[in-house]
Amino acid sequence: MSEEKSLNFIEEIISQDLAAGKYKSILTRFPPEPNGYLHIGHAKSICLNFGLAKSFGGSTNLRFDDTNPAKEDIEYVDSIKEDVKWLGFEWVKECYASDYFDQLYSFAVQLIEKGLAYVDDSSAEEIAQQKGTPTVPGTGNAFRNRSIPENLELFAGMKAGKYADGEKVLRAKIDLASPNMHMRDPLLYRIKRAHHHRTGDAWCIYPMYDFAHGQSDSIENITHSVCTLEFIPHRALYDWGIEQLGIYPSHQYEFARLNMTYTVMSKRKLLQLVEEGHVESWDDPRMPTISGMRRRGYTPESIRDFCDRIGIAKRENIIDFSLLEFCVREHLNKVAQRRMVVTNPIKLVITNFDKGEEILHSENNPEDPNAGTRDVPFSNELWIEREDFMEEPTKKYFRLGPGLSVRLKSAYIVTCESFEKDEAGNITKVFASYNPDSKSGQDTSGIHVKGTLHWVSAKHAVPVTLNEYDRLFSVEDLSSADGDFKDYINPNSLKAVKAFAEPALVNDTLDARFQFLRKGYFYQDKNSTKDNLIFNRTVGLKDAWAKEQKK
RNA sequence: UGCCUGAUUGUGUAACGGUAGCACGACUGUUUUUGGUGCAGUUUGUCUUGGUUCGAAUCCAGGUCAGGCAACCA
Repeated sequence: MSEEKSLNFIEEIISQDLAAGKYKSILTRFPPEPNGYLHIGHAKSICLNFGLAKSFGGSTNLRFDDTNPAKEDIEYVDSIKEDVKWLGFEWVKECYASDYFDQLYSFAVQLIEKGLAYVDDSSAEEIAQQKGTPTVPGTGNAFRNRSIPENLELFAGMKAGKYADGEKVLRAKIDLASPNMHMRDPLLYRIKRAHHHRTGDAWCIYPMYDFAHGQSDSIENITHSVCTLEFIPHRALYDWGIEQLGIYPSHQYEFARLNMTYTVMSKRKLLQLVEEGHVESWDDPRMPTISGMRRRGYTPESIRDFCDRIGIAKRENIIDFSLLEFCVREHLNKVAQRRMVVTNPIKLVITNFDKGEEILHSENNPEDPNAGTRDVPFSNELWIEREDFMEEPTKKYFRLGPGLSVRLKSAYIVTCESFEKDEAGNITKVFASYNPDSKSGQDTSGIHVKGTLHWVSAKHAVPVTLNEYDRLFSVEDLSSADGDFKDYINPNSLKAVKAFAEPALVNDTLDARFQFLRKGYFYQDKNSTKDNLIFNRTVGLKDAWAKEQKK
């Protein structure tokens, strides 16, 4: 009965640390830079960091790594907070690296005083050149030998605004021959006159990532600082800073970032898609952003489940998009309200139905007996899907065709008698008779049919727009595709189609999750109004028939 | 040509020297008033060469392949 869930390597480390009494409780952090919207890759990190704290009885800080004012904005801060909350997580403290600017500055002064940092007047190009290459050691320059008092004065001057942007930088004095490029006297501070979204114009020097992140972790007493693989080479520097400053020893651990088929996962590329108009916005439902997925109809539960299933490890990975789809379907199947919507309509006339109209009842969710039923009006003129009628049915076709019978969902069994065509040969109308004894729930007809169709009463039908999405890119693995990633954008990723919906849909709440029978899961778009109903297709249903047909 | 990671079925992920398991996908069958769901089942794998060991996916050595490492970005 006891289902031992195996721990991932980080959980392993934490449980060992805890068992060894290294910590009383753990503190993690989620540290985004507010320079873009969060995406599904961040969700993995969020679920990891918050999940770690949750399962080991610790807590998590939300920290904005806002050390580069040129790229950051309050808009991003707000969206990030909203997304983390929506995913269902709570942070104990909301922190900003910029809150530590004073502290960071004094850390830098300490390093100068210890002879471990110096002001360099070289240009960016010169510094790059002097750094050498991975196989060739770097060479120093004269500035490296500046005296402590001179460095102190120069650094104070940098802070005071005495120098132009780029004129000087503060560098750590470590080892120009280190096999780790990050240890070859990395930059600690640069001069940058940019308006900061929090500190305004108070500063003209800003710390680099490597002189802010580890220090911020330490200031907050983060026990386990979890980041992605590309920061492995930074770890030596992370530890160096903590050791030289003699501050709280946070530790960094790295896991492999998420990659997914048919999409991109870098803020830079996502920004490009937005700015160049390939998508409508950051929250375009085709985007892998949290806000896009939310607008598309993904649930927080399904995203958390997804993050749980993909696991945490150190090897590069590319997750099938179908796993994400599986996760939403699984959740939505349990909670979505069923409704009938016809997208490509053809008129079905019930020739022997002369009651005008009849109110029928249909279950809201067969998976959930408590979901109740709703009223669905039936009449002698219905809309059905064009593809649910075939003039010359093939052998395994279980739908309507001359002489064939089907069940109309929650209504009656009908038998096709005839049909009409226009001059171009298109079917315009299908005629059928219904069996009054076959009413749903009280069927005494004894007839058994193989197919069940969804339908909408023509005179009660409500026009709606359905946004049907397809994958954003046409190749599976963008990282191994040649050339510009934008060359692979799928031009048909959005198809807006008109449809007829049953009237119940008008009164449903904006946040309701729907399954349009036999079509897929849908969620009302933020621009939808009572007079102009718009639904986004979160994901289609599995379609065994479509698969069968391909054979 | 340096340093750092990593390599288990189509894709992820377990197995902590002792039966290679799980999920998704794919494929069967079955149930079904959604060709959905459910249920039952099938399917393919330890990068390579040596070594240690009664026994190796796991430990050791060499190789191969993949990714990362040089930004006044994070």
